[in-house]
Amino acid sequence: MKAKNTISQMRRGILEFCIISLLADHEVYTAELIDRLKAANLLVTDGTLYPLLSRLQKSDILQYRWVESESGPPRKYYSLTDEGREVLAELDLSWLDINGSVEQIRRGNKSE
Amino acid sequence: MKAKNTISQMRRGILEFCIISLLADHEVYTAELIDRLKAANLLVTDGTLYPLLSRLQKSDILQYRWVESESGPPRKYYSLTDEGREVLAELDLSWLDINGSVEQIRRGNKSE
DNA sequence: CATGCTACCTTGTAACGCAAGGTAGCATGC
DNA sequence: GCATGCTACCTTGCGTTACAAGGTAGCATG
Repeated sequence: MKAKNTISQMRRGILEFCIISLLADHEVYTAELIDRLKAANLLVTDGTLYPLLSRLQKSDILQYRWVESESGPPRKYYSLTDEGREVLAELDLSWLDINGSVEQIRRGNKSE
Repeated sequence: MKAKNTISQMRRGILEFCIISLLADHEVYTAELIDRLKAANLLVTDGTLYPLLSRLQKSDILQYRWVESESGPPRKYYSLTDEGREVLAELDLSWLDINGSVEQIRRGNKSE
């Protein structure tokens, strides 16, 4: 399976985009986020996620608040900042743009 | 422009896919490839491309042959191997799959 | 109070993109 | 036939990132 590496590059590329999208309407904590991503066929470990979330938080795209759990240690619930919403809007556009690029390249192949 | 970094991650993710797609029907050498990618809105430098092409060639996805130029030094023209074609078929499917993931995540946001 | 589960986080490694710098073939003009 | 410049190839060093593995600590349960 030689394509494996290229495929995981593609998945990795959209990871941040998907996370930001997932946080658009709901506060979510890490384990929940992992489940949601898994449901969308994107496998991630928490060792990947923690640094990523903390990076996004330092960039003022995300914010969090501590919420006590009824069954265990407290959780950090993340949500988008206002700036995060602006970023998401840009990302949505870029995603369309990138889709366009890919389409163009694949169309090019077929017509020539 | 905080989204910049995330956007370039997305672009980077599909770079290999686009290159393999572009080589599907035509032999191409590096400078030409850069132009084609630029036309599809993907900016790349040759310092990025050379290691990448050589990696793909070592994986037997690409092959090349030397072609003398009428106006300068000889060029390496790359094309897909048979195995490369199989990989491309897999990548096409994965691309659809990834699109599905993104769609699902964005749909999820809107309906909830 | 010991065990286990859950949640947080850090460290080390390897891969990759990219800017910068380097080599060499070939054409052109003097 | 030599100097200059263009084109094409390739390498090196740096910073970023994903990921596996390992670590800490709160809280519940028997």
